[in-house]
Amino acid sequence: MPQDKPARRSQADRRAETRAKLIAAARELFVEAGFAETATPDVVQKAGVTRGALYHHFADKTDLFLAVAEAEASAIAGHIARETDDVSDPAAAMARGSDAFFAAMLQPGRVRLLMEEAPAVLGHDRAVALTRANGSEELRDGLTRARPDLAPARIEALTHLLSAAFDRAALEIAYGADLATYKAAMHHLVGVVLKADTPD
Amino acid sequence: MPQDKPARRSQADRRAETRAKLIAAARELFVEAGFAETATPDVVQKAGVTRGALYHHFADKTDLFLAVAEAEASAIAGHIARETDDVSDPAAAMARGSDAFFAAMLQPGRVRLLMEEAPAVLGHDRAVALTRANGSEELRDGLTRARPDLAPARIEALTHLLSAAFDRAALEIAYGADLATYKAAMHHLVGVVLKADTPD
DNA sequence: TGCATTTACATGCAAGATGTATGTAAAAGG
DNA sequence: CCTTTTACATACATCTTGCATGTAAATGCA
Repeated sequence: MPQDKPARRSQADRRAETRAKLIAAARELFVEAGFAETATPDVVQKAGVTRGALYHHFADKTDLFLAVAEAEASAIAGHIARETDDVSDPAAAMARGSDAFFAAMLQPGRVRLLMEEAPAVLGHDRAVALTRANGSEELRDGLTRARPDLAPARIEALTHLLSAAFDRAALEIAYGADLATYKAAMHHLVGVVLKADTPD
Repeated sequence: MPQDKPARRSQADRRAETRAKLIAAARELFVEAGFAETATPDVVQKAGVTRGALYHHFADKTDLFLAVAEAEASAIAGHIARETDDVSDPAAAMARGSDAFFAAMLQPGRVRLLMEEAPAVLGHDRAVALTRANGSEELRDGLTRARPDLAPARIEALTHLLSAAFDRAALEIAYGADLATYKAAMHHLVGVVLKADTPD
């Protein structure tokens, strides 16, 4: 009968568990108080480890935030991919992707982490790299298919602009705006762009 | 013949000059290195004053950032207002307002200060309060006039979404995207929304 | 005009935060 | 079985922030 107190554990297990505890604790505090107002002693206390562990696994506090943000972005991208991969029709895929995006962004803290803190903490380049997977591909594909008359540069720009609108919608919803209202408004916006009414 | 070295100066003058020097120095450093990486000793050194002066005029470092951001937002709003106040036609006013917005946002540092740093430093509420005046009124008015068929909630939502698109366009341009391409794409986007093609 | 008060700073200090250097026990590897 | 690496724990040096205290000039008033 093996003892379960000092159970013999592999390095990989310890490593994964410690990292997970740190990331979970940091996520909570970053969401509650923001990155700047969260101190590393608070994080390690909540995680039940020491600052030594933190700086063993992460280069600095920013690197810890990066890990938190990456996990969040990955979860969102995974959710959207899962909801859209069985849909072949591009228009239907865009609608499903839109719903999946809003559903994913409803998870508390995601807007705060990815849209408010990340740009300032990680800088523009690393912040956009995180959200690049969040549905913008589907958006670009849908635009390309629906509006073959538009120049690639225009498609690219409209993709960014609509993506920004999606982000703002999620932000407003997170701050109390009505979900249905903004989902409908986004549907409206995407609809009038997709409908080829021969603008320039 | 009055001495010009220790020229007798009013408190109001000293106050205004010191505040201006602090705000100018802080703006430079906040733009270059960001809020978190800028230390107050660096700010006061560049301003040629002491930390005592800084904390006499501003409650804390965040309050100093707020002053910088308010000055920036005020300059932008003033520029847009000046460019549009002699235009009576609402459609023309929107076009002029759009150009004025992009011109104002081209000033180096404004995107960084207002769109990247401000949300994290000031928090969502105070950050949106800053940019509330940046053309969203003209946008809302234009939408209301052009699309009287739409419900007020839809108008409101579309205003936010288009405003977000404007912001993202400015962001992309600041990071090297082509100005003309994004101005045209925004014109396209606003155009298809204003054109009443009876979506929901 | 003389004096009390307020304003606009300057200086020094105390607490907290970050990142690193050093030490140690357990696992991995040969 | 022994060496090496990994995964931490602890202590420390350095900054940074905000406040408390001190001072000289400007303001206000009798």
